[in-house]
Amino acid sequence: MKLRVSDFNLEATLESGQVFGFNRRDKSFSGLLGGKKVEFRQDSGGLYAEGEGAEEKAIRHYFDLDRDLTPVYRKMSGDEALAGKWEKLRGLRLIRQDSWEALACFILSSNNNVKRIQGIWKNLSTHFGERAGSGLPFPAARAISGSHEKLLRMLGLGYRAPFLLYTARFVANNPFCLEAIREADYEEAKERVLCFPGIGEKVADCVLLYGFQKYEAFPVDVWILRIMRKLYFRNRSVSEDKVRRFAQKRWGADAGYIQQYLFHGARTGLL
DNA sequence: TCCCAGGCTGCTT
DNA sequence: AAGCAGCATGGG
Repeated sequence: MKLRVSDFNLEATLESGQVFGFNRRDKSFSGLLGGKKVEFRQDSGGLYAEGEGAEEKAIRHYFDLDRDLTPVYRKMSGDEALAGKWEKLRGLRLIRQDSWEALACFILSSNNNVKRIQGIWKNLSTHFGERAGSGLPFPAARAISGSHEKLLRMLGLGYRAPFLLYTARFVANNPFCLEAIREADYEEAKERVLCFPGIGEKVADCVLLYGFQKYEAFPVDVWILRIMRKLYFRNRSVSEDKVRRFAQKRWGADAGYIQQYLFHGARTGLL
């Protein structure tokens, strides 16, 4: 199946640390969409999708393909620090992840690296994922809630094990709490997300951005802190709070998108 | 061996 | 409010 897409960069999108369940083989990426297997590949002719999950409407939604990125590009091109540098990442888009998966995965992400998070994702899926259709998806909160700390530690979670366990049990017992976050504005949603254990400012912003599409969210991790200091603060030491407020004031509702370009640009050495 | 990774928690000033 | 050690684990 082939999709006509403009301003979409599959590789940058799937390799910019948003999502942890895709596996790359050469030029193609295999993973799950709505619990169904799908394999993506992109060349100059377009985006190709194969598998049970290859459904155009779901793909367009997941990759946010119907968003006009012109306003984001205009802001970056009008920004002295970014003009002439961001273009190589054109087409990088924010994925609309399942909110529970984003909540769980970014609890696991703290003081961790992408490779290891991907490994933990796989371990959790093989142990708790309830096979539905073709794939073995990220396990539901209910599936993890029946586990115990020791097993989660064996799967590589380390000290994050009790955080995920508590959160899984809470979500399983309060099925509407995620909807409440979705319906709330950024400020209130953040307060709610910050109540979960193992979640601070940075992880909360990741969850809100990737799992709840709160585009004002601007997660400040070590990479963002470094690149923001370099580009906007003359390499002086700045607090994460100050960086976040600076970005949100400067870019408003596009802060989240621009953060993704900054993060991937910093990690790949483009910025 | 030490350092780092999409940081957070709890304790101390 | 701000600073800081400790935390599990694996890769460079």
